[in-house]
Amino acid sequence: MSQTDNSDQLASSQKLEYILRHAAQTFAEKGYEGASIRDISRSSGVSLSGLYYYVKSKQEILYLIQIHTFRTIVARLQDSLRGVRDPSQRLRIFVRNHLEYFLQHPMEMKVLAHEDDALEGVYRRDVAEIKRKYYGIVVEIFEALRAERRGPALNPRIAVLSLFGMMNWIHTWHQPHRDPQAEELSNAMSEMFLHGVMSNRRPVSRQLRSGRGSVNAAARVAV
Amino acid sequence: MSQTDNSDQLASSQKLEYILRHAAQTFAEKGYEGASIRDISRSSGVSLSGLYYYVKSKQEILYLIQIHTFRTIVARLQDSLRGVRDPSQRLRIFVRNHLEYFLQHPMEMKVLAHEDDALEGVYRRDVAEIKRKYYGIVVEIFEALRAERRGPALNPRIAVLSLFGMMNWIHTWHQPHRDPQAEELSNAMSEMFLHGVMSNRRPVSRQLRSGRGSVNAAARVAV
DNA sequence: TAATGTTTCGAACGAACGTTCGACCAAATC
DNA sequence: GATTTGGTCGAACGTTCGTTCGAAACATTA
Repeated sequence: MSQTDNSDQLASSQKLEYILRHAAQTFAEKGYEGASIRDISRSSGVSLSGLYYYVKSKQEILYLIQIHTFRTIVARLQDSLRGVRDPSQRLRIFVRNHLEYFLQHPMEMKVLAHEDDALEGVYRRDVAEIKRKYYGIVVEIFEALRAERRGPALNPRIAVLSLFGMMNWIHTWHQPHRDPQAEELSNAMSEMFLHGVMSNRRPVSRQLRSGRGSVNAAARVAV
Repeated sequence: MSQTDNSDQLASSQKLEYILRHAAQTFAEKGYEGASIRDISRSSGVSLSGLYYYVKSKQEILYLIQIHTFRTIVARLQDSLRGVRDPSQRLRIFVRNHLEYFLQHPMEMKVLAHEDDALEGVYRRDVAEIKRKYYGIVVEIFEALRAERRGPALNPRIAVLSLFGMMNWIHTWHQPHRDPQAEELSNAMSEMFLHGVMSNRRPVSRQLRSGRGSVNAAARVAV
């Protein structure tokens, strides 16, 4: 019974997608454990038992949402990256692709970012695999960037995961009517990652003793 | 019955803390909705009904964990910041303080980062208040930094929330035996935020047409 | 020792959970 | 017209959930 509800007269495969859309919204609102199959039934207008014609279990619903979202993102990224060689531009394309999809499918992305541990067994392995692949693409981009620019020997794992952190954290604060959209946001985050917030020439000032005496001089992070 | 279990012979207020520690661990492992009071009872060794002598409801357990953690972090931060005037050093202290507590209390921090929406009513308002206070401190630091260094007019909300994203995302990937500890991590993230990953003088290359033609020239983000 | 207050817990409450089953119905095939 | 097929759903299954309650056990004071 959600909004205009024309779940009938849909081809079978489209009805599964229709169910997954409402499921993603429900999971995004209440979390995977907090949302019940009955919630999904209510929001999609499909009866409780009717859902099990399309889906084997609650876990499978989450799995289908996650795997479909990741596959789409990776495919789009590879498509956008094709033919582009300049590393910093490749990085910008990655950020842009991620955030564009993020803001276009906020429910699915929230489910991706938030329900990392919920899957088990084969479902879990399957999602982990494509996630690792996605991560690998970004690490490659970063390595090329560093090789070209002779940047600091920053641990690539930390750099890349920090960048993912910036981006994925968005689901906790972004308000569409208040905050910038994908273009502005991805420009800002690319700049922040490539240049830093403060890219003045003079080095950031030396560290002094902190109040609790626990913050030491800034040091380059070793690999 | 977890590990060495001396929950008896504890003063009443200490036993509450003892329960909250085990509850935080349980919430961190299974999520707030996924964890049951029975799980907390099992892991703490306190009987199911016995828990309700110390606590009014499941929500209150989550509330007590969150409010205590935030209060401690803010108090430590204000303490560390006292007497330090240089904005970039203040920022480093903030990052260091956040990550130090993060890695020392990973369960509590995971609960903080992950269970943002679970609370309701007064509990929710109370936590939101101190969270806003913490956020405000960081925005002030950033504004001072920008004023001093004449950095780009980067939206402070985006800059600060991105920094929080970098840091809070850690709970999804950090492995204590594999990844750097708080000092190295906070240095890396402070550098990344202040300098950017690539702080070479020559500007990051101009943007060309992207594969899908949707990535435009980098632009400064307006306030 | 009696009386009072603090702390503990087994047993049970009603509600909600994920899942299953068999009956039903409409459209397609014979 | 009879039969099969694809799709739907009400009702119920056994289990687990958060919470309550009254009785014990223990410690403290009178």
